Amino acid sequence: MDKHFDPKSYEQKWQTYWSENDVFRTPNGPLESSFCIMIPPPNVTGKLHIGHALQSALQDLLVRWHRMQGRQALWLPGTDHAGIATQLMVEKQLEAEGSSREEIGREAFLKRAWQWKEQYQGNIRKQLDLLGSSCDWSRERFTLDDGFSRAVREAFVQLYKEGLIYRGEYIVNWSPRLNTAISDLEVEMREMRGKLYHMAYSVEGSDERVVVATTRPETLLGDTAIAMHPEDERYQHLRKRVAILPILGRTLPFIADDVVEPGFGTGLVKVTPFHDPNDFEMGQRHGLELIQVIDRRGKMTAAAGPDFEGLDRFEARRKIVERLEQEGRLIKVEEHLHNVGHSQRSDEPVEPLVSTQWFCNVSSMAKRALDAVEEGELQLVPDSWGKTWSHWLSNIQPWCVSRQLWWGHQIPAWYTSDGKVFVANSLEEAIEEAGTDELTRDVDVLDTWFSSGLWPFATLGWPEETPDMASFYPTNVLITGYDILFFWVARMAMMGLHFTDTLPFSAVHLTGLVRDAKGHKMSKTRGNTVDPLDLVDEYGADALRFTLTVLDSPGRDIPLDPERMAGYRAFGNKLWNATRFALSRVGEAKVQESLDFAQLEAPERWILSRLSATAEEVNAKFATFRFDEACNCLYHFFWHELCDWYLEFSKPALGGEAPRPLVGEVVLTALDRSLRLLHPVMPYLTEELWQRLPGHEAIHPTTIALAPYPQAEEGWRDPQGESQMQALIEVITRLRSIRKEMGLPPGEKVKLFASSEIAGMESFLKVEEPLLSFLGRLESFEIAPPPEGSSRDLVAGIEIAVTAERELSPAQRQKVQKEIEKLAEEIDKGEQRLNNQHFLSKAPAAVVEKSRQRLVELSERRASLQASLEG
RNA sequence: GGGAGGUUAGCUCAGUGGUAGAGCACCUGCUUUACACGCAGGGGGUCGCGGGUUCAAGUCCCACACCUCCCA
Repeated sequence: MDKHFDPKSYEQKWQTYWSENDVFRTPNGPLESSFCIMIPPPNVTGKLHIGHALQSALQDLLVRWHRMQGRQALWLPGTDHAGIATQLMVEKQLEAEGSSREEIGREAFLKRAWQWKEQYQGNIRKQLDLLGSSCDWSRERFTLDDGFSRAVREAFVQLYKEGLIYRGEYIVNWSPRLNTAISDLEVEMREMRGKLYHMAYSVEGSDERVVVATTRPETLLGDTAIAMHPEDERYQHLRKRVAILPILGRTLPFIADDVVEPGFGTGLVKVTPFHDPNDFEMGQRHGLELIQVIDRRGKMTAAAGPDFEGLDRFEARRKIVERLEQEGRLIKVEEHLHNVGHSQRSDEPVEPLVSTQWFCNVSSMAKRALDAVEEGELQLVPDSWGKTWSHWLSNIQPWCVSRQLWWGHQIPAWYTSDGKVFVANSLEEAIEEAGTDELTRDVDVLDTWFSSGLWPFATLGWPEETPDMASFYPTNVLITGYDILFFWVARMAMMGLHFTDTLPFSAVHLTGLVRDAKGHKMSKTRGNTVDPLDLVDEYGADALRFTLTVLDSPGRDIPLDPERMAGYRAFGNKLWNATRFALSRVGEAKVQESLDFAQLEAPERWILSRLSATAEEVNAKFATFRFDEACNCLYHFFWHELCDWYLEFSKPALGGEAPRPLVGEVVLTALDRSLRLLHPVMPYLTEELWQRLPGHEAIHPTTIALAPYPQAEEGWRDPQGESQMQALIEVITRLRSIRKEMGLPPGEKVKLFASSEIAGMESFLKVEEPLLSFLGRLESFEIAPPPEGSSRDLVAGIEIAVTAERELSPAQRQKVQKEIEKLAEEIDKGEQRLNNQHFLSKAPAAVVEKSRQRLVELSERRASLQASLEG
């Protein structure tokens, strides 16, 4: 083995090996013990970002963990057609060619889009493979593939027949640049510095003028009323009157409505039902006329009058303000901070307008999804999301599901020439129902999230009752970012409950957002994005995975610091070298499936006991989604227990100076199990090293990925042995510390004396003398009281004393003195506590006893140190 | 305006009632029979502020301050 490890030397090899051996391929059911995770499908033509890397690491961890426990574990991969994003990319390509989608037509456009998709589809798979993902690629799905499209049509038709999907004319969020309606969720509120314009309208048949305030003067041309609060005393006299719309001269009734805030502006508001959601509702309540003055591209319509027709909406605003000013109707303009809805995709203010769209009434589904979380059937991790979940679902509005795009699932609705609509699974069915073949299909497509909502079951064959549905549905866990909790998670929960009468998963682990080292959000404009594949290149996939996993603590975002990753790459190096050490030193020994614990000596019993405790803890942490704690536990065990101590303990035995039974076997077995424990987090490195361990084939003939996941071993528990070994470790540590305090060069040997009142401790130390000598660099070791003039200390109930050829310097004496003072403070605190009657009577006996013991230990230690100074 | 989260060592963060922790950074020493991506030893915290509950509070409760995000 090479002295330095290099992830590049083996990562690719194992991905190929796993793939060639079908390690991640699950059989076609029915299966007895299955586990299933669905990938949140990335954009088919996109590339994975660091957030995907995080989510993939966690999904893979869980799938590998379950797979190693003998379950048929399926991680189903796939991609999403990402309607708007993909269509924009293809349109951009056309634009570069001097063409456009309108020019080439729908059919040719879709052909281009499919070509585009084919060109990029492989990228996502390549990237997931590089990250070490154990997906079953034989089951890969795409949201526009034939089976999925069928499921989408089926779902749409079913909802339509149930009356939950309907077509209607309502106000929607319109994105002028994208030229499509978008859903409420796709609108992002942004605080903008705007202006509040106060404008005077004349009241018909009098000299009175009323002042209304608006942030959007250009919509004035579409006003059809002026509203006041019903109890606003200032304006009661206007209720039967009408106002004159400036510029166009139309008459506007005064109406009274509760939603008007008397305290805002003058308490009167202009009402533009076609272009404002609140006004639209007011319009419905009061039967107001709808006048469209801004078209779908953001330009003023003919209804805006000849002076403005054709102008861009922002240009029109400027001109109208100018005109009002000329006419003396602009009373004042205030600076105004307000929230403006922006289209998330196209980064422009949305233009609310009335149009005919398809809507999905989700209120009953939402209720079920809400109850599922409140009743604990669906677990959100961390559970603090529960409140947000409930709040959103209980205030949910009908979902606008149609999009004026071409790339996507075309709505399965056909119209006759006289406008009757037939919703059906196919043209044939529609013809049958309509009784005529003179039908035209709805040109719109469905919101991409509509199809994503079906992902957990459409991927398994729904609406067919396939073996995969039986084996893997409902799936077990969903792992995704909290940013798509509503876009996707809630919709899957709703649709799963509606169509399959079952929650599509029982737990959702919501990860934080990956940020840069300083905690800033990564964004292209900020220029601080990182490509996960660059990180794989620099640190290796395993280090990237470990870093992301250990940083994933519940409810927190993840500041990704390259230095941290370098630290975990060093951990990889540690694994590598520990294995290299073992292989060069264990002779003929082999990995053991089990070991006769009774035959082993203290150090071997200790490491196996610690290993068993580690396995127990890691399993428990995985089960509760505390991946961070599991990683820390593994890191600590491997580095600070196995390497720092046990491998050192093994040296004198392996070298033959102080042989112990089965040391080589224990070294290999501890390594084997550690690698297996780490495999779900660091798949490549653990496979690479495990395959080199002699005897690993007996654990599994092919791969560590299918070897059993280590569990706690009942027979390896040894609390007394653990505490004795712990004491030995503490003695060695203190000894080193004393050596340093005495300023001894590392090579200089010392004499150690030890005594203890703890039962069996002295004989234990005597037995372990070779280890003490080896690690403490002793000239001699005696069980004896401290000799005159020695440096003394008390540790773990053992009085130790060191004699050497030199004396404590004044600086070193000062250090000991400082320690004594610290002890005195602690002793003082302890005494006060034990003199407190309330403490003695109310605290649990165990706590009191512990305090007492501690006080004794502190006092004894102080005496020892004192004696060092005096001696 | 409503909601969620945060404030602990220089940095990034763990820690849901009983002796303040990790990683990195820092200081000192080290070619110790795997590893300088290393070994050994060390320094460093009035746990945001103020109250309260309790024998005991970083941890529970109340109020406040500041930061982040979501919703209206």
